[in-house]
Amino acid sequence: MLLVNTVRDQFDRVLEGLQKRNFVEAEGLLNQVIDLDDKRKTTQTQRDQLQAEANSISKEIGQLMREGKKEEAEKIKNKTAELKLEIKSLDEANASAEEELKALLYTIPNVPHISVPFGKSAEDNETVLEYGAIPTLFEGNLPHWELIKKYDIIDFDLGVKITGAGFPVYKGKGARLQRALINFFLDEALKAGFVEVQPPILVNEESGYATGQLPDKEGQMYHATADNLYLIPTAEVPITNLYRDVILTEEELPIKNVGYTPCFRREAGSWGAHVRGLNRLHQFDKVEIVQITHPEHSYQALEEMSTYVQGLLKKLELPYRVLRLCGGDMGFTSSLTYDMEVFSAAQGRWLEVSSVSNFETYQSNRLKLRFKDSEKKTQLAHSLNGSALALPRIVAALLENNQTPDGIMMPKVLHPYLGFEKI
RNA sequence: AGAGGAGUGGCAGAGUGGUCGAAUGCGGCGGUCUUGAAAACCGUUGUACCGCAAGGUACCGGGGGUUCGAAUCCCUCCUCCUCUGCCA
Repeated sequence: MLLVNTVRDQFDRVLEGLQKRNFVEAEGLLNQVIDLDDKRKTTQTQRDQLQAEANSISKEIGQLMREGKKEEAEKIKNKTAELKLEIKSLDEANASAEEELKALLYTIPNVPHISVPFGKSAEDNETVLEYGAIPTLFEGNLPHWELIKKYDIIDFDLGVKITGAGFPVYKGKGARLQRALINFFLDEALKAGFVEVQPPILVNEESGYATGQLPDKEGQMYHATADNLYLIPTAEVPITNLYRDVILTEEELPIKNVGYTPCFRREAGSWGAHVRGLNRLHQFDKVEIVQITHPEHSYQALEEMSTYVQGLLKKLELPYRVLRLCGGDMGFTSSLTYDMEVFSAAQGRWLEVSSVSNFETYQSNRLKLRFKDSEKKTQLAHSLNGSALALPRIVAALLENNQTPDGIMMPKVLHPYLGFEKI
């Protein structure tokens, strides 16, 4: 969430930024934030003063008791009764102002970076670059949902039998392709200096709030109600939460982590005819990279992560494009997001396979993720993350783009991981 | 899962109702001494909120309560340790 001080000190910049998201009620809400914070400050100051008074009376009583002046002590005891009542009501006022303020801040998205274009939807995203030739397929080419049946490598019906729609079963070469991609992605990340972690895939409420999935996106996560735990929609949640309530030293920055996890998304209400096959699933595999950086270096880190992800796509020989998301299409918590899309030739569509974002202090404020700077002051660090990569759409594009009448050719870089060259 | 024990500052570890934001030791930082280092000695060393500041307030696992006053007493939750049980 935004810092109240940022809202105060940079009101115009914040307002202007939020307007890129077509966040029309921004001005009113920002003013409300300041009002509530003022209210909070006033009640707290009053409360603290009364408390100071009560504390000093208590000390006095202690002093008198030690001197054996019981009667005098009894006399001034009454004085505190009134104070206590006032303090209690101020405490309540303070707590409710704080709660209201927090609830309000939860509804305000992150301020877009200066380079983020205005826009309402995906159509207004800016294409930063396109790489690779769009393949021309032979007559009689098939979309991936047909290919997986033809070669018997992924079975959706079996998944329906044991779980439900959107939970595919990978078989034979299909399963090996999954394992190959995961290992390839992890190995590449290690080479690029990321430290591998293997986090839990169930997280508690606190973690969900800290990275911004709760309270707003509650319906998107599977909830294990018996234990009040959530299945992660992305490894971003557990990996970033590793650093919740942590004060790092400047030397420890940047922190670079990579982790493979399955991801679970309910995708409530977003099902439709255009999401056949692997295009959208309830469970899928993803390798995620996370960085915690010094505020001055986060945009450089973002570029590095974007370049890194593009490197993966080049090695997989997939044509791709990079989009700078417009204000209206960008995620709630992000300041700047690049989406990487690969071209899936049989469908004739671009498929999003990665999203690389800088959250600046939006997450670290909730996380209380800080570092001690060179002047020994604690300040919020910046957090970033990106998919590197999400598997299903990569698989879709690999299958569709590389199909031949004699089978599906796998990119060279995967051969040692796969143990075969063609499906 | 059952029985018992325990959670205090970066770490170790005192503290069982007031003078305790908290002894002491270690570590860290600054200094004295030294050609340099070590040792020794002196000083300093948590986080957050309000305030221009002086200062004030809160925090001894989390939450609630008793009391004029809680690290200390009570309730509750969480975590860890030991034993028993179960288990990949």
